Amino acid sequence: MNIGEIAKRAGVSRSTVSYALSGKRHVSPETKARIQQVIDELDYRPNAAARALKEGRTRTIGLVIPPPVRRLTYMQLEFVASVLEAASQADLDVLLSPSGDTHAPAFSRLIDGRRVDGVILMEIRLQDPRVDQLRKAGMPFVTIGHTAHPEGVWWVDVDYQGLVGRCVKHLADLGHRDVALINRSAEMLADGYGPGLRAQQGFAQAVAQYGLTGFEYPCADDAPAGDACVERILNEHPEVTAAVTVNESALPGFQRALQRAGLRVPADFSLIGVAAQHWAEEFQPPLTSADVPAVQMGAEAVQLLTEYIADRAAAPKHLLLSPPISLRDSVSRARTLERD
Amino acid sequence: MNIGEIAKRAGVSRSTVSYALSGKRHVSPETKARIQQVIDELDYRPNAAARALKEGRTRTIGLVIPPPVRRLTYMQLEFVASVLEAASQADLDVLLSPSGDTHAPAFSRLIDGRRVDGVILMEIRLQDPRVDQLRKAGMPFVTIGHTAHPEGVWWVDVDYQGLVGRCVKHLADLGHRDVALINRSAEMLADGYGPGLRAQQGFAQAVAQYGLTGFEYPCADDAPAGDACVERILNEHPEVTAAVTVNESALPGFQRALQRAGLRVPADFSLIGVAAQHWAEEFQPPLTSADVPAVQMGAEAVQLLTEYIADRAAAPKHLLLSPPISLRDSVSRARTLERD
DNA sequence: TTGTAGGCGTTATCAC
DNA sequence: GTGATAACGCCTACAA
Repeated sequence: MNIGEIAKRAGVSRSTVSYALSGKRHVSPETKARIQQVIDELDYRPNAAARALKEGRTRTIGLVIPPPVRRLTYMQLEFVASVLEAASQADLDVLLSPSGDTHAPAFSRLIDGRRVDGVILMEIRLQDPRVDQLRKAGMPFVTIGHTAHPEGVWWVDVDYQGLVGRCVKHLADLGHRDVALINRSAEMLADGYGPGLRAQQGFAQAVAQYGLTGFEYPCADDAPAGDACVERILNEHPEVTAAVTVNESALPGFQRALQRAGLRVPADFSLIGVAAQHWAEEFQPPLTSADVPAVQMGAEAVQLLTEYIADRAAAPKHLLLSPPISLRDSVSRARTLERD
Repeated sequence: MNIGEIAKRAGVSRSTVSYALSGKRHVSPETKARIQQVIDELDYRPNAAARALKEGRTRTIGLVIPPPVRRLTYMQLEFVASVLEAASQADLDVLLSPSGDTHAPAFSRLIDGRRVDGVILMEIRLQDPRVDQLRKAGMPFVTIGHTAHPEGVWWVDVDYQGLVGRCVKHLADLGHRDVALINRSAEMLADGYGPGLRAQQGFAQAVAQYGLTGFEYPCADDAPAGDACVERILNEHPEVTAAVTVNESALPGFQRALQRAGLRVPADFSLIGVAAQHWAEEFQPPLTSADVPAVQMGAEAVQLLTEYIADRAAAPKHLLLSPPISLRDSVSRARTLERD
């Protein structure tokens, strides 16, 4: 089924059908109605490939996700969902592309084959070769997270550094002196994963500023790792009375380790962090946390990308989100057992 | 950058470049090398839209997922990941399309606009209008799950009916007389969600066959619902000593409710089910369950779809998977308190 | 072994 | 208000 067939059946030329559809030229109501009728009858829709070839754009965006074998975190999943939603609203399709070495061909297909009009890049590293590749190819893109030198690129990120700092301050205000940071995995940090490194910085700065003693622990993104990590903290530094976490996937593990150690939250141990609202509320007791606005981020990323595609000469924009810390029930004054 | 430019710079005709790339005609090694050099230099890759237009296929498949607002279960996520992986292996791109009423335009774009060569449809209903739409459009598709009348369609599914039956048998063998089925949500059942309805049937049949008393409870896909559901079961039917579940997302809730009621698993209450391996192993104690082979299903679905696309006249194939029940630690003999 | 040319289905320019 | 036609970039049948 193509536009020629519609034209024939409606007794008009192909261009008239095209214009009736696009509205870029006036078409008499009668003709338009006749055409529409044929179209409805045959479920006609312009062939996407032909249109893309002619217009030089695909009406599709690429979403590059972390290698899905290492499972997506809840936050990332929410983000993907919101990108899908926002794209759908804007009549854009989404080509999902896994990242990682084994998928490099897929990435190149996407970019060099011009399968998409623009790309949203998740889980960016401080130094990221994909950013260079996209730049070189002249493909519009928005990164989630930002590189070490994000000048000239469009991005959306969460201010992990500032948020972790505020978490530490909150603990300091409540009398905690020895606190831990439960970060993402050592591998990710070594690999230059921005949020982890910025959490690290924010923690170190705040600990120094408020005169606390801080211990940083990396932790893989799953419950067993969280369990082991908390156990280690309790063993190695029993003086620690509170922890800041940016590792939502490990939360269920924290719960188990604390319970096993006979520590109640928040009476014996305070926990605060940055997490998806879902996980924060799922924790028992509900976790005091800065809720990562993943849904908003997805929508913003699509919005920015759309602007960028529409005007490639536009000045780069970015968004550093700093959601408020929701006070729930996982933080209290420091236990005073060891003090005085 | 297009094929003509490459041809010019390599001093050959466009067709020679095309043939050098496709290998469908012999090209002298020297010419080939010269062409390859220019291609590497310019990062040339054939324009996907032009190629799709000419060849009549897009080298892209569509993956239609449940509305992502109602979040994906772990199993579904695993499935999406494995489809992505398998497609990537086969040099296919994946267009992710959300399902649901508000996204109907996106679905039609996909199908009628011929943006994809074939579609994988997740979370099929017993009566599913999308199946009819795909059929009508002559678009190859594979469903995950099968409709009430799946004759002539390609599908992959898990034998929920049989598996739930085997779970009940296992409980019966261990002396349980009063058992519950914790199913998916009432809404999904009312909506004709196959796995839920087939679990229902399998449960009813097996309960009758082994002379047990069975109680079926619907339960939404999240922890709080699981908590509430188990509490209800314990209240309404204290005689129940074991439950079969097909609702993995609610498992953490079961844990909480049982713990609160002072019931130990499996000493006081046995639990068995069908779930993603991840959730089964995450449960405490590890859940005896048929582990849904989501990864295998994704790969098989892509494989089937590829065959179907390659030969549209091929006889429909399907796959009804029945993974073994892994004995873990959540089932024991019925407690005998109330008996004798 | 290589070159020429037509057409895939659209959109948009030009002509009426 | 509408029709004819060129072009988007590629693949491939045909010609040399």
